[in-house]
Amino acid sequence: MMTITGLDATDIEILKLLQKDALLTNKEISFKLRKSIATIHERIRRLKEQGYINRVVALLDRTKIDKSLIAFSQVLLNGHTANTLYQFEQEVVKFPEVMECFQMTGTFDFLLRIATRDMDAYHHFYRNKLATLPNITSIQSFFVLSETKSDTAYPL
Amino acid sequence: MMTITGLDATDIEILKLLQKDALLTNKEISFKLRKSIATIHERIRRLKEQGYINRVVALLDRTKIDKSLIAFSQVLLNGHTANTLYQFEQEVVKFPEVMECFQMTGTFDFLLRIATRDMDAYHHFYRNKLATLPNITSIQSFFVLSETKSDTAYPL
DNA sequence: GTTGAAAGACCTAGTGA
DNA sequence: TCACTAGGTCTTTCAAC
Repeated sequence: MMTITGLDATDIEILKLLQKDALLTNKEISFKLRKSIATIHERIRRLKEQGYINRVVALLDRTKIDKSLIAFSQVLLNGHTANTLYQFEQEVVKFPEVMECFQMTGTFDFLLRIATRDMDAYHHFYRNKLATLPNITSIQSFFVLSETKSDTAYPL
Repeated sequence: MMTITGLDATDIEILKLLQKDALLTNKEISFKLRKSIATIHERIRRLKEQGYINRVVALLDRTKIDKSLIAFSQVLLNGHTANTLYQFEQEVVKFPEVMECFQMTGTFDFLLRIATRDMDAYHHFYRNKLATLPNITSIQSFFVLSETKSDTAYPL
């Protein structure tokens, strides 16, 4: 097994479990890993304190909350000064439709993950919000047809 | 405010809060929304039962668990029969490095989100796992330089 | 749908081994 | 690391509005 600096096998197992289901009680985890509740409690406290666990969130069913369309949009800017990049980032993260924004290597500068109700709503976002930002050379959009796998858990 | 079938303003506010921080107690939520604890408890029970809340997970700091490199890889297959698509999906989701797999519209078939330790590990995954799957015409990989925004919360 | 109250489960910190 | 303890907090249920 790949080891991670500062973590032993018990820590790894705890992280694996909590990545899948953070509602597990210390009692349940202690039973699964055959350790005492006090041990599990202390481990989790340390994992949070040291920043291994960032936060705990609820994941929603996007089809039930009217966000049925996910787009990945590749954005190319017409300049790569620190200021141009910074300004784009500052503005694009303000849009609630933008769930993720990554600066990327390769043939475009930013990759955005955008959630909207439908194609009409995406079109509106595109024309009235995204495309109005300065210094954009091109935006290329790809749409999710189906989710085959959708994990927030990292392989451990 | 955009309304969602079956949810009132209180439900929406609860979902907003839990998407950001699922460790909020019913007590804290009831205080924020000026409702009784029992009401909040009943609403959350219903939201889970009806599938609005899929699950609750811990999000880890990927730099601390040795998954510093995130790649987005665009895969194009050399055939689009139902069987070819299905076989690719069946195999690719088995790789633990693949966190997300989407079938897409446009100039490629699948978009993969891949987490590895570093470029060496990605290379190994690419050569020994991904590229060995049948019916692949091309794989184009893009790497994350920096995360400007990284949300799991949908806009509500 | 909402409420307050009551009982039970769990968390958390402490001790000593 | 563990077992045990005890106090405090939260969850969960329920009768009543």
